[in-house]
Amino acid sequence: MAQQRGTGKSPTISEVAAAAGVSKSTVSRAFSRPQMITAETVAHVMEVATRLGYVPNHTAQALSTGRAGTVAIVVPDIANPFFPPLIRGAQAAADQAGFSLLLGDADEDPTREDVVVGKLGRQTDGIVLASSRMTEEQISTHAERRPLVLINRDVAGLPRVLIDTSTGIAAAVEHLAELGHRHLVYVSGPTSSWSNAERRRAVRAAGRRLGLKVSAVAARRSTYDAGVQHVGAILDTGASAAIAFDDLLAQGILAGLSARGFVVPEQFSVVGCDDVLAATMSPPLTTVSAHGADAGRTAVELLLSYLGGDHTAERRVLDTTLVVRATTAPPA
Amino acid sequence: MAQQRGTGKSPTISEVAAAAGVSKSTVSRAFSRPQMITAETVAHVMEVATRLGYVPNHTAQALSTGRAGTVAIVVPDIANPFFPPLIRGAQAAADQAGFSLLLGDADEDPTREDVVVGKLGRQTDGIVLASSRMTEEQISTHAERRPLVLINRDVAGLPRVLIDTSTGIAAAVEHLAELGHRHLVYVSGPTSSWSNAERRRAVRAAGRRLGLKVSAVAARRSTYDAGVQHVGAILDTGASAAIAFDDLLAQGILAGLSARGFVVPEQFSVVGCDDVLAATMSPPLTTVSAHGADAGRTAVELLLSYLGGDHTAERRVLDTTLVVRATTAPPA
DNA sequence: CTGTTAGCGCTTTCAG
DNA sequence: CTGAAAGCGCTAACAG
Repeated sequence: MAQQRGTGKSPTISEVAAAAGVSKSTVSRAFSRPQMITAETVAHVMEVATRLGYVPNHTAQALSTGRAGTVAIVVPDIANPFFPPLIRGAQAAADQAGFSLLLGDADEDPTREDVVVGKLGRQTDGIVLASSRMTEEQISTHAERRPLVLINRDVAGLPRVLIDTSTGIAAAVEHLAELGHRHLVYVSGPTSSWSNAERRRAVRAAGRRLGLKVSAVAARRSTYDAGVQHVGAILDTGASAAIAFDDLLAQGILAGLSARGFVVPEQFSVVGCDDVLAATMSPPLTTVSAHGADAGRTAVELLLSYLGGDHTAERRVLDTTLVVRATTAPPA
Repeated sequence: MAQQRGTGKSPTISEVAAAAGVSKSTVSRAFSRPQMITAETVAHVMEVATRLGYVPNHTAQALSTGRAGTVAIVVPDIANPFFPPLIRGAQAAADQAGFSLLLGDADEDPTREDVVVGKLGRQTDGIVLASSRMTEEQISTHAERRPLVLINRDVAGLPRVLIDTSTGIAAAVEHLAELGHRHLVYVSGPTSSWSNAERRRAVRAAGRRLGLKVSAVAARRSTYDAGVQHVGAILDTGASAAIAFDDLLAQGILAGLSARGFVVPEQFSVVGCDDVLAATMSPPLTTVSAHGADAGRTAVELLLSYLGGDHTAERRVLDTTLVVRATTAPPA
């Protein structure tokens, strides 16, 4: 009969204590507060512990201390290329602090998100909520139960990190104006998205300031297909350049444009946002870089400092920059 | 002073018991084994519990039962577009079974992976290891401690799900042969990758069977840049079509080709693999679809059934299919 | 500096 | 069908 796999029973703190001839507390302290006991006692305990293959039981520690040693991050959709870098940053920060990262996917559904956050909140020390689709009420309710930090959602009183795309967007509008464009169109994403509102506002503001005409087309979804489908409407506005809600949408627009025989950037300019797949397109997309990994990392750091007692509810704003590549040129 | 946020202290089972006039055991059973007690008792306990806002403490349950209610998935790099769909599938399957998903990123480093798996193994009921870069010894060692299921790694005796790209690759070679190509080049990815070996083998086998010449170029990394950098070598082979280790590489190759003035597919055909970003490229990439989400889901299901007592060490092979899009055509 | 003694909140025999 | 009691493995006062 095959050997039983995956059944590793590890020794407990009591067994180590017995084998080392000390009390459980001493073993416990040897691991968590070494400087609290004699160096040689520590050494001895450790020696015995490693010999026995002892490893502290995370769950027991958690129950006893009330600290789970785990934080969660919930995103609307892991498959959306905006999030992986962000998750990666969060994961790295958590890991570095000795925390584990629980992942939740809200499936772009506020109701599901509400459930997921509730569930994950109960088994972690805190939550990072990225691009939440929930209402402020829902978010606040959760924040009352568990430490919560937001990414790309500006709720007063809660710690949050905001990726300020408006700086980058403004730069994009200036860039286009310098090239000679007089009429732009903003292709918007999800209506309920905070980022979308910010970007739209930024395009409008910069356009007004520079005396450009700016139209709008509501793609409503951030997908490749949505981009393709809305090129008709985009072209109908009469604009010579488009700024899309994000790269995914921009990519679709590029494809739709090329399908209609338009060559970019000679006949039409396109600017994306987020810089998640911009570098790997042809022609390479001019876009606003969002530094997603930084946002993820910062959010976790904010959360951990909150757990450490700093309840400042800091509002951290991350700047963005315009990356000019090959989809922008003077109008035809 | 601002109200204290994130400090939700929830009632314990004892408080509910007291309030309901029953014992802790009864409350416990009302939640975990309702059919074990009277329907009205259950109803009453539940009524009181909800009124008090009681929710079972996950950690305490875990300590008491020895079940964490959590599984982990560790991937080489979350930002690699192959993994998000896979993680998503895993997450969905775990969630559906009432489990939470802990995420580990190995950062493409076997040593780090070893550490991460060790750490995560201790706080979960089992682990899904995707495209592991560790040695079989390392993997086996971990499998002895914790239930483990592999994705894209074929270690006898361990439950595993393999994405059989060879079927799709063979179809790609046939497709190219039918178009009239007589000389192909396989552009390989990470040397230590099981998938890479499989794909190379499949190209070779199908090529031999169809009487085609097949060369090889070792890009070694699966990145856009690696693709761009190796077009020189690819062209030098004299082949008229390339099959790349994955889509990312193919995308780079496409860009490099176009930079040298080659137009695809008229002057050169390219086939990718994985179908992770193939649909959003222009021209849309002909590629082998890997169904990553299925793999993630299946792996978690295998893991859960293992936890349920089925120690069959099943080897599940998932088929792939060729998706013909716009980067393949008859040779010039 | 180290040992003793209570728990953390829940599950689970074992009685009744 | 329900209650009492003994832990799960670890931490944290409190003594000594």
